[in-house]
Amino acid sequence: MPATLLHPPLGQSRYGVLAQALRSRILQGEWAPGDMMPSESSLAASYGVALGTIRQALSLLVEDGVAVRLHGKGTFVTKGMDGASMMRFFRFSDSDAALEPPESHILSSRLRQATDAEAHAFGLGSSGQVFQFERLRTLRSEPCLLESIVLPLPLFGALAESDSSAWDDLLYPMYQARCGVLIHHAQDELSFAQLGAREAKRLRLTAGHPCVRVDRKAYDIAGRCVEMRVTRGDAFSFKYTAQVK
Amino acid sequence: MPATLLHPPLGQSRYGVLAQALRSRILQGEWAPGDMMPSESSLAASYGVALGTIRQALSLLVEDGVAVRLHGKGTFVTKGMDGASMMRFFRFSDSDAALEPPESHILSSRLRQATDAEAHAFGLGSSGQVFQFERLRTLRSEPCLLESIVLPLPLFGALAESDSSAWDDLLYPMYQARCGVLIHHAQDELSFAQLGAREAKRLRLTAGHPCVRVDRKAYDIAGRCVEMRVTRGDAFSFKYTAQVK
DNA sequence: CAGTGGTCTAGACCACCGC
DNA sequence: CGGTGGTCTAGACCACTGG
Repeated sequence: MPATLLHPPLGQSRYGVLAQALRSRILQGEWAPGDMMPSESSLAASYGVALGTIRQALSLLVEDGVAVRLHGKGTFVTKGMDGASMMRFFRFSDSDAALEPPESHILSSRLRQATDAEAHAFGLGSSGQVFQFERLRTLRSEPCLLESIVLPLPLFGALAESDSSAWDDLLYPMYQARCGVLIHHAQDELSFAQLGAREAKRLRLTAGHPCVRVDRKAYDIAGRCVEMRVTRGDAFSFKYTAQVK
Repeated sequence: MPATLLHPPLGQSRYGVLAQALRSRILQGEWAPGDMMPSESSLAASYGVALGTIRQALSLLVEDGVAVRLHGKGTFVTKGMDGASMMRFFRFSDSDAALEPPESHILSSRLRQATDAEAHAFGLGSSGQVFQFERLRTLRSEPCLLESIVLPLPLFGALAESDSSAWDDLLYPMYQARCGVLIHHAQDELSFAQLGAREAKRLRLTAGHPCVRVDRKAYDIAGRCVEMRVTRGDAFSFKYTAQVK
């Protein structure tokens, strides 16, 4: 049980301070992803605040996607995204909308010096190292997506030293299992380009063929960028749906 | 002042019922877009509920984007989207990110029978009529986007009968001013295609040139589809940013 | 059944806005 | 200054979950 804090709000609301305190306890691993947090009433008691106040604090965490409430069961720390849920707005192979998870094939991997952009995004010092690998995703053995993935190196050392043939098809759960990195959200930038010769060969298309290019940066709960990824695929079998509000 | 309702919740929470009641009063025009709604305390009094309950109801409206709260001033009915805000995730002419609003040129317009898909989306009976027009958008006199816009006809009669040369560059505010239609949200579907000869000429590109195609359906506050639009532009000077959570 | 989150109340006080 | 929304309290009762 933590120290019974009762900070008076200083330019901040009390529930905002409480939310930050709870967020910190989650980040420090006091409750693992999937764990149940203490009940609202016990949190209220231990922090010496009213129930409604702690509920507002928890609501902030729920909005952030850090916690989820289950009526009658409790409040739980979020489990990370599974990668499939991040593809929910995309559609490839226009005919069938059936969502079979594509297979995954690692083509190559290597360690190298981080570029300036990577060092900046990952918060690495100069001469930071990264681990990069290429992955081909297939649907019923048909190549559909080519991915180039870059990970910052102290953090993903365990992955870099492991055998890529034993990797899981779903990367994000594997990041969590092997390196304790939990993907929380991401930003995708879509653009169109033409395939280079090497890429075209992988995808069984011709050089210069139109392709979609998705530049993704993925972040953990703490808001640190922990993955950069470029995905390419045939432009003609591509659809993306966005809700604008 | 409306009848002082105090429905006991029947499978529903009280604040949910209150939110629906307030939503109805907005849809019926009791408070126009931009108007201030009654204060929370007066609403609570007139409905005979506690302040916290009416606040939860209003929070639902705020989540929906139907109302906004301004501390110290009041709660206001949302003004519609202005079209510019719906482009905030797009970028054309890759060089400069400066957001100049593109100019608008109406190329043609006509009345015609609705297709099955349009009749279904707009909720028109068979033999429903629509108003369709084409619009070219330019940036510093350079063509960049070609739009084909379809509107359901009883609703947009005032527009169909007016002189298109006097139209505003921003369509959505004009819909509201002339036809009382307020755009609340939209769904965009991005895909990739090639320009036809006629389209290419408008955009000063060659036939077969790669283009992005954005299929949009726009909805009013009540959730009715009130506009269908297809936008085309050069695929290579296009970027789209999406936040994935 | 006991424990959880969800709803609702009644009232106090604070922070912000505009006159 | 009065009116608005924002925060916080203390407590009651309901609805859902699981043993």
